[in-house]
Amino acid sequence: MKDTRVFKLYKALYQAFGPQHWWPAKTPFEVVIGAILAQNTNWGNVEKAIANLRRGGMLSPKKILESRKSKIENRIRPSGYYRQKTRKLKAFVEHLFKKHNGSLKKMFSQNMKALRGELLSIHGIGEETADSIILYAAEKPSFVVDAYTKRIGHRLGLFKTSGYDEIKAYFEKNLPCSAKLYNEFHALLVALGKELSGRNFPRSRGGRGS
DNA sequence: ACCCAGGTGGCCC
DNA sequence: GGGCCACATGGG
Repeated sequence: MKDTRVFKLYKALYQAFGPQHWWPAKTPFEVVIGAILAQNTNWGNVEKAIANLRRGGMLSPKKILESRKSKIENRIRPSGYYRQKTRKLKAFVEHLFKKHNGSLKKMFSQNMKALRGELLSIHGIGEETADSIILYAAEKPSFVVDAYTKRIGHRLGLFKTSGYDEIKAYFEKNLPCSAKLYNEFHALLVALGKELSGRNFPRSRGGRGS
């Protein structure tokens, strides 16, 4: 049986906030960069980091592959965790060249489940980042679950679990399977989360469940 | 001086 | 599976 509250929530959010125009990036590879840089980081800082990379002409897999670590670190410093994230960007493009000749298009031209498994095997790509890449770069219907999604879902009593896969499955089970819809819904949940954050809607501390 | 942000990997039990 | 920690910058 479908839980009809979910689609109603989507419609209410769309009425309240309107279309969100995600993902804010010019190319699929910029989505990948942004998804890694955005990990536990304010988006404004990510924009600064991406602008720095753009100024250096470094927004391509080849340039990330060939650039020295110190150069990447200096460019992405505003996004925080800059050493970790440099390692993650390197790991991604190294994988991309090894497995797909540096072509995102090739990487994305496989079935979604295989793509997800492959992304998860790369250092620094966890579940949310993998789903963000699948949804916003590959444009395939994989629902993205982030901290806001969990908090809002718990607060509304939609589900009790904190397990990523279970929450993802909950949304996918109760919504039409559509990349466009998943795209907008995730962005709207972030919009609501930002709106609420601060007042009586604390960031949960501790583990990330399973 | 806090608290927060579009998480993940590593280690422990 | 769950719990804790390191990772780092910039804005409110």
